[in-house]
Amino acid sequence: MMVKITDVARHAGVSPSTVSYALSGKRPISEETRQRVEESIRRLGYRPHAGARALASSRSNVLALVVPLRAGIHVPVVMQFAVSVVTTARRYDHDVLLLTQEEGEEGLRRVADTALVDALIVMDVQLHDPRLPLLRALERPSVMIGFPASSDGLTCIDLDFKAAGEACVEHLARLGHRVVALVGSPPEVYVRQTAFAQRVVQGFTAAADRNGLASAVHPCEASPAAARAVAEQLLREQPALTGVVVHNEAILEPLVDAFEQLGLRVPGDLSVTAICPDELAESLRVPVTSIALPSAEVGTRAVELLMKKLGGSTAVPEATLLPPRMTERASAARRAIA
Amino acid sequence: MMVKITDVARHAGVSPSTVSYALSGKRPISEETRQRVEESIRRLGYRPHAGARALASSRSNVLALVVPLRAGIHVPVVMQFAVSVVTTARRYDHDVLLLTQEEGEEGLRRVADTALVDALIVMDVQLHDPRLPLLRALERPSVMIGFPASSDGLTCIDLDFKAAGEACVEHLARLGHRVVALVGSPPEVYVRQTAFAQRVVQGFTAAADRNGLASAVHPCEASPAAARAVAEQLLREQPALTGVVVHNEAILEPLVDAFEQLGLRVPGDLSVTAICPDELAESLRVPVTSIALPSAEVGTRAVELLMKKLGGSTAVPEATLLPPRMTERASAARRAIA
DNA sequence: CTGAAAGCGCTAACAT
DNA sequence: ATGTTAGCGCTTTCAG
Repeated sequence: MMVKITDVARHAGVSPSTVSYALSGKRPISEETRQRVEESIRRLGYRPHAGARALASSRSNVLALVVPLRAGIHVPVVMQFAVSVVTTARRYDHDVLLLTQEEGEEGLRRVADTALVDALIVMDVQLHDPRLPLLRALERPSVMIGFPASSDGLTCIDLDFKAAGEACVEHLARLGHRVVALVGSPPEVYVRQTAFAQRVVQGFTAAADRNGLASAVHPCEASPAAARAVAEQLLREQPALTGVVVHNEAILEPLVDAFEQLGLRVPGDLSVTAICPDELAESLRVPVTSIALPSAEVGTRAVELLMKKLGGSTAVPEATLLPPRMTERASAARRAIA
Repeated sequence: MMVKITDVARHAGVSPSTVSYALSGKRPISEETRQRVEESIRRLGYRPHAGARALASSRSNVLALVVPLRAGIHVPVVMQFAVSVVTTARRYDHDVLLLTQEEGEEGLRRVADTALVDALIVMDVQLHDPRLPLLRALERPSVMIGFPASSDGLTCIDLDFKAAGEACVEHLARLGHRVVALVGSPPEVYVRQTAFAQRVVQGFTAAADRNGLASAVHPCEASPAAARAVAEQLLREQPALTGVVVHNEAILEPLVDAFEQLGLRVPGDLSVTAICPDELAESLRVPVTSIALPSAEVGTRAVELLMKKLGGSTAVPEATLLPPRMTERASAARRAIA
């Protein structure tokens, strides 16, 4: 039933090792025998046994991907990221094992220690993530999506959220806005100390101060009702408000709707910029000027970093911050002079 | 560095096979030695090498999950399904390898033939899916989510979409509605001949006819503009319309909005029922009476079916149709008597 | 109830 | 440039 390497070797009139080397390219093979081997492989329909390979080479060619399940994370972003990881991994002849956050540290330890996977990608990293010590101790390379408080000895990658927050404000400032607000993630995200949410706040505040803008920050639950409430609160507390930065996929649309229902035109009376997936920004009734959440690129880069590490490269950067890219759309305009 | 079974055996003063059997339970072990073995395992931090295990036992304890990428599929549903598959697989001591549709038949063949996985779960099955012959020929069990034209020799599971379509109509009929319409998936879904979309149409039409209702079916693109257009078309072509069934997650909200903007109150003038994820139905401004898309249950059941097959059970049903469960919410009410 | 030992299919020294 | 062969770490007969 199953064709093995010795079958191929016999059929091609060579030794098993020659077949192995023909497949891996780890030593020179004469063009002629390589042809013969490849032909035999094709004719016999040979497929190397993954387990045997892993055992003999101590490489499974499988990466673990740990995805978050929790509230406040935008599902399409996770999915897009996962697809990008799988696609890129395949380009390097690797497969991807899917783990849920739920499995926790034990899950990571299990797949690493049983040699099921060669390396790990961990999403949704918290400032003081309990998995940090484990990842440091593990004998296998890993890449984290997001930044913990201290990334010493770890490899992290993410959008530069601080720069993204700054870019949104700078853009509004350039358009003449003097009073701005940030509508952010749900409170639990801040409580969890997810770094990226706080970074946005830092960037937002710093840029507002630097530009001499009046500013305020409002976390917001992921419900239309909450969006409405925040909109009302904003107008009450900052009557001169003309610029809003939104960092919360779930309520971007309801928030804009709420503003309009309150009699404010976007962008006529209020300019809006957001940090969100491009597809979301594009799809709204008023397309939103936004900094893209580059999930696909982060996924690709994460895999590439891992491959570099698996290749024994020592020159892998600890921190990779992807620069924000802004796309101007209809939602932000020059402030009307009263 | 790595602790192996012989280390454990030595430490516990038994043979390697005893350790193996203590772990697998495949032969009786005296309580006393089992204790000793377990203690040694714990002390040494032993983890069996996955590859070695797979090689010796010809079981990798890994399942493949193939997820779709194409247009017209609702991402959160896919994600929820995947999470449910992973969670359930873990309960059976299995892991999940993530594959994308993109990899195609070659991807399936690869992971199956290399013995990377023991079994496969395939989502988004088309009526005449090109993967069907392959899945039949594969030496490994598989479960398909969705129904092809002929499921002979394959194991399929899905919501009973025909019954779901019927249930929506029956519900509207019971509420006194006499003229109904189905707003369905984007045209490309029908062109692709995804069975579930057509089943809904069948159920919808059959139930409408059976109840003597006037009915019409309208595919609809996944954009707010398309929703608006369909709403207008509906009112033009079926002025007496009072009941609408929606089978299209993406446009449920815009469609209801469009109706209201056209002056129709939901459910005052128009009753709406939908086939969609519960979370979506709950989250709308007017919560929608709906048949749930039971992604989590489908995922769980799919894994259970595979486990049964892997266990050598021959009594695995070819077709599993999950009965629709309707939750009444605010969007459907008794027809107002003019 | 437990041990000994023969593989599982492949890779990577070590030879030539 | 190619062949020989000793493992990789575990499971599972076969023996007792």
